Amino acid sequence: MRRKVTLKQIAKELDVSISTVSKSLRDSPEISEDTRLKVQAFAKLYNYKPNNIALSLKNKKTKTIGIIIPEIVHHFFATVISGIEQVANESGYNVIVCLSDESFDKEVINMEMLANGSTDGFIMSLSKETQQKKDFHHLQEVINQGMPVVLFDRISNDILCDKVIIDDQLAAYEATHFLISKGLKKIALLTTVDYVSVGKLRTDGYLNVLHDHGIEVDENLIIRIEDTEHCDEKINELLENKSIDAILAVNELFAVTAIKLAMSKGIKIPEDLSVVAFTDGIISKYSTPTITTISQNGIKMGRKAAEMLINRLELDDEEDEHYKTEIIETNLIIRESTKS
Amino acid sequence: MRRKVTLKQIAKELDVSISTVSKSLRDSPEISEDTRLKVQAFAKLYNYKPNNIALSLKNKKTKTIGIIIPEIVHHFFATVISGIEQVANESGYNVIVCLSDESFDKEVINMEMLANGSTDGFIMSLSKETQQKKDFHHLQEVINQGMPVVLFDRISNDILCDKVIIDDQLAAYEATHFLISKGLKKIALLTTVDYVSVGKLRTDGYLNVLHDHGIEVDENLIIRIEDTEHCDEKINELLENKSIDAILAVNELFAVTAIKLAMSKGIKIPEDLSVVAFTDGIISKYSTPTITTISQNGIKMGRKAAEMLINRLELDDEEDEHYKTEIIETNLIIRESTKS
DNA sequence: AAGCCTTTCGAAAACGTTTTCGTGTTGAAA
DNA sequence: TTTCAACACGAAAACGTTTTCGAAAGGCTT
Repeated sequence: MRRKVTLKQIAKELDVSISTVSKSLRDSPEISEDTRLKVQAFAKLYNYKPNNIALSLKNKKTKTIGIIIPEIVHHFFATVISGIEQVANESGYNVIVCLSDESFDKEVINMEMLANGSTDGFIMSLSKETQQKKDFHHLQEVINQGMPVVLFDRISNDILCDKVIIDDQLAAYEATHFLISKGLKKIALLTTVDYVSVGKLRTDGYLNVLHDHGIEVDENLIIRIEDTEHCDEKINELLENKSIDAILAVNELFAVTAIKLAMSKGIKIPEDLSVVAFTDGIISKYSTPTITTISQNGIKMGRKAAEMLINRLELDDEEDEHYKTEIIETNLIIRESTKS
Repeated sequence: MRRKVTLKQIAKELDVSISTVSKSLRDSPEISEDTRLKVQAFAKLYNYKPNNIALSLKNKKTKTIGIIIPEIVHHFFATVISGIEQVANESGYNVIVCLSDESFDKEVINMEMLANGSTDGFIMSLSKETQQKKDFHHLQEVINQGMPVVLFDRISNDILCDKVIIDDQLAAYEATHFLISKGLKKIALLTTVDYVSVGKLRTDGYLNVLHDHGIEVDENLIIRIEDTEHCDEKINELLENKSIDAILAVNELFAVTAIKLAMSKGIKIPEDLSVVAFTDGIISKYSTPTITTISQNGIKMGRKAAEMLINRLELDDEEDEHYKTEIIETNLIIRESTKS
């Protein structure tokens, strides 16, 4: 078992100093061609590679990005990671992933752990609990230390940093408008509780478009679901007690659940009921019927977030303080769950 | 912008030596209670946290695990990461994720990058290209250096290390047996090309069970799909030209595609055609009809892999050389796509 | 032969820790 | 008064790099 070889060992073996070895390997003109070649040959033979940890300590740069997301078993977040990884890789960065599991405490612990030298910056999406508590001291701490942070999707206006989001409100507006344009009036909304930022914004978009078209808002058609596990009951209730034309769901899961329940009651999709969902993921593409969705390009979001972060890292002209919020465009992907 | 405070700064501020500060913070009895409390108070005030990089360099341990997988936008891999992260977190480890994108070169590059000090060990699943080329020098290199490696799912017998897999062959055998027990005889197989280890094993299981039941193997019913993108054509061909009772698919995608195509031809599921798929993911649970699957518990696989790796890392009684292969049990989750 | 530039290399600091070992001071015992 | 242990602390090495600076040796010009 050959352990990794270090500069010191090479130096000893060749009876030169450590500096000479280091300079030789970096093709410094200070070193004669003779010894330079000798050292390089030896290094190649023993497959020398500089130790990243030592380099990180010296350069005060780790070339790694910390990602903290609520969960990874969620297609959207997986695509975002994928996007981040792409551009990180292109720029020689690694990504270290931590999951908050929607828990504030885990988010804090993970962040403090990574902030102590492990990463150069953060890309993150807030946990539900964090959004609810509105406690961002861990983020503020990190930002104060001069580490750049980029928030995506689940953000907060209370934090000053770069952000990348979709225009949730506009997307909800347009999607609902699409339904209205098909002559549908009684449109239900399956959303989350209000403290989830994107849920709130999507709800606002829905409300605005109804208002703009002079459609009266029926609070009974707005279902705020706290716990994804038991969404069946509330949706069932909606389908049984209210006669509705269409549903706008803030995620795929609500949509596919509604469709299944509706079909089991003999409601025909899209003839009797049209359904549009946020998040263009696996389910929408493969369910029956396929679901019309608002695409939320995770890859693009991830790439953008990584670009913004790396930009700040490389361009160390210090505090730019001029934070930007990038908006990733969405588009409606029309499939079988809506009337044509 | 307060930068992170170091031992040196605290020492200077309090006019003591670095050693005194370090010892005070670690509650060494060498230090008088007086100075100890003084130092601790100061450290707390300035929120001192030891620098991970410096610790890593000193201890020659990074407390991070390198994960290299073909892609993350794939529910199974996401669940495995989730499992790994769970136990890693419990033991104070971080995970750094790299994607090979099914490319041999990217796998090698990522591995070399992480092997130079960034991680203490690896958990990985081989890329298709690597399995095809059967070139494992990068893995061998790392193992020779004394870094533990745990392979999961896509493994190779040519590499000596810990492994965690499901018994693909047995699972395929049992799933096919289930179909046969329902009186079905003409069972088609949708699989991958043979160099993908799990594809090969599942194919073998299928072949064995047919042989054991004296059912003649019809090579025309075995569809080896290279490119997931264009699986439609080959499946279409199968459905049109052959009369079949059932399908065993080595992944969800093949299964749901087959079901959709079949239904569009008026073939009823499960009355006319039963379908069983490997990988119990999102699609199977939400498609219509829901799909009977062989569950492949990614969380459990990830947890097991992480446990094995961390075990080797902590228990440094040197080369145990006694590598184990853990087998995660599967079970058939019966849903609507098969006759009851 | 004296001075000076080039060439070639090594010593040492620095990054932030932990830990071993040494050392000075104090108090008590002889 | 001397000796010795206990106590409290600091110096320095080590982890593996890179880089600055100094220095030795050789050759060249006067």
